[in-house]
Formats: sequence, C-alpha cells, structure tokens
Amino acid sequence: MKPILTVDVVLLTLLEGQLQAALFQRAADPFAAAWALPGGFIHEEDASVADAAARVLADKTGIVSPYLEELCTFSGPCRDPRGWSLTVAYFALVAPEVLLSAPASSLRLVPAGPPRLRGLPFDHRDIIEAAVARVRSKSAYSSLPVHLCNPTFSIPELHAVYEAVLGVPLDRANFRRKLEDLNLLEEVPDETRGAGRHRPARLYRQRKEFMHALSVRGRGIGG
Amino acid sequence: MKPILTVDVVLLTLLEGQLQAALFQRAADPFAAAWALPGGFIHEEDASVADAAARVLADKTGIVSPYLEELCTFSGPCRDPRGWSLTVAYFALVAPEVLLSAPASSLRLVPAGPPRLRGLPFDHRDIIEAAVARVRSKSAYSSLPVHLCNPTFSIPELHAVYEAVLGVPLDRANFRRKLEDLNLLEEVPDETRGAGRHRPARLYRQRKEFMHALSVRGRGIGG
DNA sequence: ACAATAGTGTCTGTTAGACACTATGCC
DNA sequence: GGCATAGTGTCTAACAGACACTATTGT
Repeated sequence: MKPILTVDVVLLTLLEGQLQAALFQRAADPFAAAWALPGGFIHEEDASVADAAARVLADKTGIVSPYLEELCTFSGPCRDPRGWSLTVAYFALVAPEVLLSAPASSLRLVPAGPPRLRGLPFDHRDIIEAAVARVRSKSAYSSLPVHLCNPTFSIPELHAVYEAVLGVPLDRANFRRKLEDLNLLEEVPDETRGAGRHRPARLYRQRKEFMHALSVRGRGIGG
Repeated sequence: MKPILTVDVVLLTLLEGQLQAALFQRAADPFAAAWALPGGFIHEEDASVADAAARVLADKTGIVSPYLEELCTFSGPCRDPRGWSLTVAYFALVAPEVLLSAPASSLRLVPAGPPRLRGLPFDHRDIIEAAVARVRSKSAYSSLPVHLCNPTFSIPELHAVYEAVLGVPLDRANFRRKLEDLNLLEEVPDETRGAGRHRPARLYRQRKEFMHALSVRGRGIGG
C-alpha cells in the first residue's frame, strides 16, 4: 500500500498579542481555492522531510531558515478524500515583520489560539492546535519564544512575547533575572529602542550557541 | 514521487539495570536475516500510523497496548537501498516480564544506552538512540518510567527504575515525597512484596486517570 | 535478637514570586 | 521637572536536597 505522503507547515507569528497562523490559498484539488496550511509533496531532490518542509515554506513565502521543528504525523484513511494519507507536520516561528514583508499576496493570518478555527480543509485545524499546544508547553521551560522576535530585541519586548504565548502575567524583575541566569542573550553594544516619552530599553540578541538549541537548564523561565 | 513509507518501533525495557531494545531477525530483503527494529508497511485497514505501529508490535511479540508514543520521522534518499524512504519511529515501554514471557523466540535484547550499537541496518542505531534520549529527558519530569514496571510495583522498585533510566542516584526519602505530592499512584490494599530477610514493601499501581497521560505538574521528579 | 531494607522527620541552602524602589530618556 | 517605562534590591514562603532517624519483616 502506498499512502499519499505530504508535509505541512504551521507558520506561526505573534501579532496583536496572539499567536497567528499563516494560511495560503490552495492551487489544486482537493479543496482548490480553500485557505489551508502551506504544504506539498516530497521531491526526489529533498534530503529529508525537514528539507521538504523548508523548501515548501521558502517557495510560498520566501522565508529561509526560520526556526523549524517537526511536530508529529497525522494519518489515516479519511483525512484526505483521495485515500489513505500521511502528513508530517512542522511548525515554524518567525517575527511578525518577516511575514509582513514577505512577497506573498495570497497569504492570510488567522488567530491560532482559541476560539477554534473553522472551515479548514483536511485536519488542518487539529494540526494548528497541536502546534500551538506544543509552542505553549515548550515556552514554559525554554527560549523558544525568542524566535518570535526580531534579531535584536529588548527585554520588555521578549517579556511581552512570553506573556502572550503563555497567557499568564510574568513578573518583570524575576523574568529579567531568569534570563540573566540562563545566559542566553548578549547585549548589543550601545543599541537602544525607545517608543514614547520615556527611557528606552537596551537591545539584546540570542547568543549564537543557542541559535537552534533549547535551553532546558534550570527550571524554566516562568517567573 | 512516492517514497517508501514504513513504521518502526523501538521496544524498550529495563533489564539488568539498563535500557534494552528488542531486535528481530528480518524475514525479507533488504538486509534479510539481519537483526533490526520491528517494523513494516502501513496496511489499508490501519486507522493511523500509530495503529500500524501497534499492529506490527502485536504481530511480532503478542504484546498489546503497551505505552506507545510517536518519536519522530527519519527520512531521506539514502537510508534505504531501495530509494527515497520515510519511517515514522515509535517507542514502546514494557516491563521486562512482558518481554520474557513473549512467545517470540526470534527476539534479541541489546543494551540501548552507550556504548553505541553496531551493525544495525538502515539508520536503526540513530532511531534507538533518539528513543533512549527521549525516554531519559522525559523521565526527568514525568511518570514515564512507570510503564517500565509491572502493573503493581513497590516504591523502591520504581525508585530503582528512575535511577537506572536517569543514570543518577535519587534520594529515597525525597523521591517518595515527590510521588506523594504528584498523587499519581494508589496503594494496592494489603499487598506487599518482599525479597529477602527484611521488611517487605507495599505495592502501588498507577491511578487510571494517568494511564496514558504525563504529569508535568510541579518541577519533575528528580529529587 | 539481628540484619536489612521500608518508610518518616527534620534541617538547611536555594529559588521562585511578590513588590518596593531607583534610574533614565523624552516631552 | 514630570511622566512613563527601564532596570535593581530585598523580603518571604516554598521547595529541593541531605541525612538521621524509626518501623517492620524474615531468619
């Protein structure tokens, strides 16, 4: 038996205080013209499924090498009208600026948290919800949310990202201290970012050694 | 492109103080007669890949409904001599008694931790190592190792399992307290297990509500 | 009674969390 | 100078870890 085999990518960003997923209009049947997750078939020249996911994303958005992680597979005889199918789901995290400057005119952002999405083809709603659940749970004990920020960012910005992703308020002071303990960030010399008539914040970037790794040291960042 | 699509299962147990993986002798090419992970193709009647993994395991060992979790996929043009292939890897955890009483005569147990295994076909070594890494890291903050125990077990037995999986000594007293806080276990009334000329230990079982869930409450069980 | 492990009590250093405080840039 | 937010100091309660103690069984 040869099932239909695809990759799908949940491209997430944080906009207006909530996680949003990028949807694209399908070109071909089934569900032609419907808004759905970017996805596609494996190509002979892909070195792996992860490679295929990155290629699909680059083709549709121009985004290259975002944070990309395998989520899990979704499979069964009924999820695709063409027959037994399996998709390997990935999720990607990018700063909102990356998406807003992307050339894709046929891109739509939809809130990915509750309330639950409606009208998506296949089991794309389940996939998005699994991605959001994964991002949330991992964020409680890792530096994953950094990938939702620009290359340089201030501590208050990162603080707001964590609060939005986790959905709980975090003490500013303790959050700072935790970050310092983890030693994930390095200061960008002499750079600040201000917004309004008040003291501007210093800018930081993620240390290279943690670029695609997760810091599970300590007991997480929830404080 | 239609890659070769399979499932593979890393069946793990704890024997002689270390994690061991079950290998089976392959019936067909490629690598016929080689010792490898139990695996196979998806069948039309499987409801999902997880279902296929459970079926494969039941066919080869008779073991039904063990703890079974998707690990990740392994894919690429070179891992199978027949061409571009993808396997969805699962891992299963069982008590050693389950394996020793299994009807499989063509089953072999090999130590899964370091030193690294040699001579396995495909990328089965990578798959086993990924499974072991996953089990170890999850054990630090969950009740996963319970599935390596018999249906009823004593606290000292579970304590030994945690120590073996994590590879570090854990204080007996603090381990007990942690378990009590998590409230994962319930006492089996009037049951004890003794081994030697000393006080026997009370027996416990996992509460039903946690049977296939993970408790991530608190800060893990490492103490 | 003794050996050996099961199970409990208690102390201490560390850490998460709360909150008050000071610093600084922009208007 | 005042406002608004950046950034720091400090107190407290909770918890992890260490370790000494008591309890209970088989021999």
